[in-house]
Amino acid sequence: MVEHTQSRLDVVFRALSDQTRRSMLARLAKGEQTVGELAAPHKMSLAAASKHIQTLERAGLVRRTVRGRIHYCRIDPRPLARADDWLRGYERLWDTRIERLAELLRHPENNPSDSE
Amino acid sequence: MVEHTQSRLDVVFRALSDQTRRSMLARLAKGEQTVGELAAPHKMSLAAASKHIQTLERAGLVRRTVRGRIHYCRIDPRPLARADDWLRGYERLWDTRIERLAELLRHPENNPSDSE
DNA sequence: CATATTTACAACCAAATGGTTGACTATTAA
DNA sequence: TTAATAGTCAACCATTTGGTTGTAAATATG
Repeated sequence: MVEHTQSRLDVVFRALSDQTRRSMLARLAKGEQTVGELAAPHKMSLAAASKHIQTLERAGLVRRTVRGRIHYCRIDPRPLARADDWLRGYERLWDTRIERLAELLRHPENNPSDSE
Repeated sequence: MVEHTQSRLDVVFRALSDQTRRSMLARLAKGEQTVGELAAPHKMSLAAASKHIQTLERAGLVRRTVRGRIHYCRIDPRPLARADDWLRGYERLWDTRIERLAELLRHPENNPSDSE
C-alpha cells in the first residue's frame, strides 16, 4: 500500500513536470474542456496533446467522459492534494506561517502582520 | 523570467518524481549527509546515487560543500516552497480549509465545523 | 612513500519520453 | 449516402533517463 502511494506520487510529480500538462490543468481548473479545446493552444499535433492528456489521466489528475465523438475532460484534484501533503511534510523547513497562525490564534493582540 | 520559473518547476517536479530522490530529501530534511551516506541505503552503485544527487542539485533542492574528499549535502527547501505555491493554486478544488478558516476569522460566531 | 577512501566522470545500454505522420473508428452534418 | 469532425492508435524517431562498469582525481592514512 505504501509502495502504491509512492508509485502514485511518482506518476503525479512526473505528470506535473511538463509545462504543457500544467497548462492543461490550469485550464481544467476553470471547468470542463474537450480534448480539442485542451489541445488548441499548444503548438503540437492533436495526437501529441492527446498523449499528454492520457499522461494526466494515468496520474489520476484528469477524468474523461465520452459523449458522442466528443471527449469531455475534467480535473480530479485529489492527486494534487496528495502531492501537496507530501510537500507540506517539508513546510517547517521553509515557512513558519503555520506557527505564526497558531500564535496569532493564541494571542491575536500580538499580530505580526504589520512588521512586513 | 516567467519561463525561467516554469522551467525551474519542470526540473523540480521532475526531481521529485523519483522515489530514490524523495528518500534522499527525506533524510536530508533531518540534517547534513555525505554523498556516501545518502547513497548507502539504496541498492545501486555509488555512481548511480551520485547522479541522483546531481539531479537534486540541478533542481536547486540540494547544496553541496566539499571539505577534503568528503562532499556534504544539505537540503535547500526553497524550490519545494515554489512547488507548493503552485499546488496551492488548486487548493480550493480539494479543500475548503482556508476558506473556512478565513470565514471563521471574520465571523467566529458562525462556526460551520459542527455541520459535518 | 604506498595504499585506501571518497567521489566524479565517461562510455555504454535499455527503457521511457515527447514529438511526428498516417491510417483508422466513430459520430455528426449536408 | 457522402463528407467533415473528434479523437485514438501504431509506427517511427531523437532525446533523456536511470542504471551499469571502469578509470581517474583528490584526499587521508599506514
